[in-house]
Amino acid sequence: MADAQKKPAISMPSELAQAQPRARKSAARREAILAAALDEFSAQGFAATRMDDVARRAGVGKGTIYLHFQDKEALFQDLVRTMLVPLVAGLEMARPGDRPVRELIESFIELFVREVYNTRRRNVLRLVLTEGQRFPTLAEFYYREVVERAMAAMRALIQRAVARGELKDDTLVKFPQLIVAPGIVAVMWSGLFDRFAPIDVTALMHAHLDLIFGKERAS
Amino acid sequence: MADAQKKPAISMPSELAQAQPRARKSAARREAILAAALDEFSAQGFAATRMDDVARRAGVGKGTIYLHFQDKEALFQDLVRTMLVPLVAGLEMARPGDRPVRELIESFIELFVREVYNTRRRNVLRLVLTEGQRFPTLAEFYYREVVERAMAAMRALIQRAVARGELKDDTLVKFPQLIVAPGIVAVMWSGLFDRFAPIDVTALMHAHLDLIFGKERAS
Amino acid sequence: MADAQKKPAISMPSELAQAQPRARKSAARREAILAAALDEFSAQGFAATRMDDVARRAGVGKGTIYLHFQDKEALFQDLVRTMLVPLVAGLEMARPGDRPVRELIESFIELFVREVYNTRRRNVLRLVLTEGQRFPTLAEFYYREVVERAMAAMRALIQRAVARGELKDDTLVKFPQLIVAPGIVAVMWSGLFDRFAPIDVTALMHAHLDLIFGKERAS
Amino acid sequence: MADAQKKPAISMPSELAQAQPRARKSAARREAILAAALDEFSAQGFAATRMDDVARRAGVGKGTIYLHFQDKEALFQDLVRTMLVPLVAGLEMARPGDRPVRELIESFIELFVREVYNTRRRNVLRLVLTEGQRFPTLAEFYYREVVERAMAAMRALIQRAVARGELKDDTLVKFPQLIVAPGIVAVMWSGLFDRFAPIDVTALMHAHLDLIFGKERAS
DNA sequence: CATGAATGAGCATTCATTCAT
DNA sequence: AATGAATGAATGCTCATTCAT
Repeated sequence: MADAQKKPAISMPSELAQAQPRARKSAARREAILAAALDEFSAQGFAATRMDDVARRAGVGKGTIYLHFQDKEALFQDLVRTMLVPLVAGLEMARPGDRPVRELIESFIELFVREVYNTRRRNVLRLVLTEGQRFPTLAEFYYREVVERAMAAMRALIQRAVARGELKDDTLVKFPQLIVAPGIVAVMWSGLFDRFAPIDVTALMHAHLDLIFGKERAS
Repeated sequence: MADAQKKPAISMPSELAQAQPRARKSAARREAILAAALDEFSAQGFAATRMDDVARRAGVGKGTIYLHFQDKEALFQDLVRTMLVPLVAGLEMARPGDRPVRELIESFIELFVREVYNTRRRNVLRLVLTEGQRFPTLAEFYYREVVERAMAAMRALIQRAVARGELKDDTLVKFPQLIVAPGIVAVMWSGLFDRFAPIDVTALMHAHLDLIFGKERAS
Repeated sequence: MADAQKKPAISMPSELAQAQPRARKSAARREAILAAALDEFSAQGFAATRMDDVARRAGVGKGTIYLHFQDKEALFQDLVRTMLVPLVAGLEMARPGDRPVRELIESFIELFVREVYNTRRRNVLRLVLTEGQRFPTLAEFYYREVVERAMAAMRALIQRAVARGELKDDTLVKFPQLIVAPGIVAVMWSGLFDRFAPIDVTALMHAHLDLIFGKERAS
Repeated sequence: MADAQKKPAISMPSELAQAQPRARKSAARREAILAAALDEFSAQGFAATRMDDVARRAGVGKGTIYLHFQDKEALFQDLVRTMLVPLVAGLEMARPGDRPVRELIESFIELFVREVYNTRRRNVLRLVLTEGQRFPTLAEFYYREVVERAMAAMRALIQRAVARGELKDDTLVKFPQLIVAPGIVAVMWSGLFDRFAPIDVTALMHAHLDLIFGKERAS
């Protein structure tokens, strides 16, 4: 493991591998709590999740959670914020270059599938969708930091596609939500119906892309 | 309904103007409880809703709820089932006649907006989406009774459109979810972000229709 | 018991003596809780008292306390207020008539001993003295409703004594606290040192009276 | 003190100006903890005081307190004992000489006001009065070491006054508490009602003296 | 039938105390 | 010696559910 390289070579005063510096251990605990919290919140929802269970799953004492987070709600909101920040950053890095807009959007889809849908972030996203209404500040944060910015980016992209002749009209400029709608639906679906009929997000989103840009010839 | 004709002309058993027969009053109470429950569940979520509040809002005693529903969860599931039955029925009544598929779908959209989005049923739908994961039997019921049937109907419709030459390819046959995706997104959006940016469902869904069938010339 | 006289002669629907009307039973419970709370608070102090213990001692469920009192602090303050109101009223009823002031004060002493010192109210008084500092609103309430009024009454009495020639000077007018000081000390003493050296309040207070008015000849 | 001469001239083991020898530093810490504990206990009471706050106020780590005191209760009791020992000693040093008893008592009053009432010891005294009941061993210690001895001293004094003709009767011999009652009341009052009506202890106690010995002519 | 007072299991949070560093 | 992160027992309070009236 890369992060072990700083470990002093000799000293090992107490138990096995007790060499982790305080700060490292503390940060590791924080991560463990966040991971455990995500699992529990995802499975039970905010209100039905017991701090006891989060602690047990994280392998820490109940009180330890409160060393890292104000209270249950702060844990929830910190969790969402922590795991969504990379998302936001990635969303705007868009270096268009001169590539066709369709390709750019395909990159986005791939990014979304790889970095969100196929990771724990899918659950974070679902939590925002399912619990957001009960946490107005969270909904606002999410709207300002993610939704609004993502929509602006989508809008710019679409206008570029229109200018380049890739899209025939600018309907989508007014409803950039349509671009991500299948992604949202897939996230919700996965939580509700995957055991009855698993969904292939990538295919779903590409099919959607075909609707928007017209069916690709080759494929 | 049959029970209306039985109204006894005279009797006035208890207090002032007790003209409603027992059965009627009981049914009215049941409705009041369901309505109150919907409001509370929608606003607070299942776990955070207090039976006390439901009772108060319904104008009945706390114990009365338990005369009509087994427990809190039964109330929730009965609520969803009760308010979704018309939805399901309406979905399949589709008398295609000889009209273009696009028109049929437009009718559906109109129906959805009028009968779901602009009514309390939107909240029921959102509850299914947000709480369904915690109620496996509910999710299954909803999948069997609504999703599966709606998808089959959609699929048939799309195939008809392909056969009639209205659609160029059958991509949508594999992903009928795409047709309703904007509706789902609108329902979620309305619970989370309407105060920041209200959404025009009808326009959204018609824009989506344009993507699928191509922009309408006249309109 | 006198309070049973209203009991309807016949009906006795369920268990033994279930005839108590709801309101009566509820009031009885409230009293039981107050009594239990006084015992616990007196023995453990406010902070160390567990609501569980109060409930158990009162013979009610834990939740029942919260049907009657906002929270632990409200229980405490209501307790003090409830048991001190009669005290205040009695303090000002003083119908001086034409009796010597010394006699009036002797009546007060007797009243204090009989109605406070020898009852559970002594514990209430001690609670005010020991916990008052942590409850500013309680201290203020007690100051306004008891202390201030009692001091005014004392002052008036002393001035009357001076006017009547019973007292030679008006030193006490400036320090009416001196009149009740032995009572206060006795209350504190009883909580701390009675097991080592029980105190005879009546004798203590009469000795004090002798200091003020001069030793009584007869007695 | 003996430990001052041992100060090592050179060594400077850790950080800047670490000139204090170990023992000195440790003793200083102990004092700081006691001072902090007094402030916190006085303000919050024993049960509501958090060791965390004591540590923070003392400027030491939480664990450090436990190097000096067994536990929270030991800290409390040590605190009271530590700050009351001088009190007890001073009470008995009384070299009567040939002065009038009244003068002696006046000296006591002055001592009490100067060394107790106007110092942090007033708070210690109040703590004994308010928390003593919950700490039987403390109450007993205080009774044996302070109350009993003080009462004996008072008694002797009063008898001397009677013998000298300063007092007409020996009522006070039976109730030496009466002599200190105003002091006790003032201490309690200061914690409860000073913000509404500050009290002048010295004047109060002298007024009380006038009651006992008769008003001083000159003054 | 309808009620709402009563109950107690359940949970978030605190804080004295320990112990690895 | 000194520290403060970690712990988990303890506690105030809530709320679904019951049942006597």
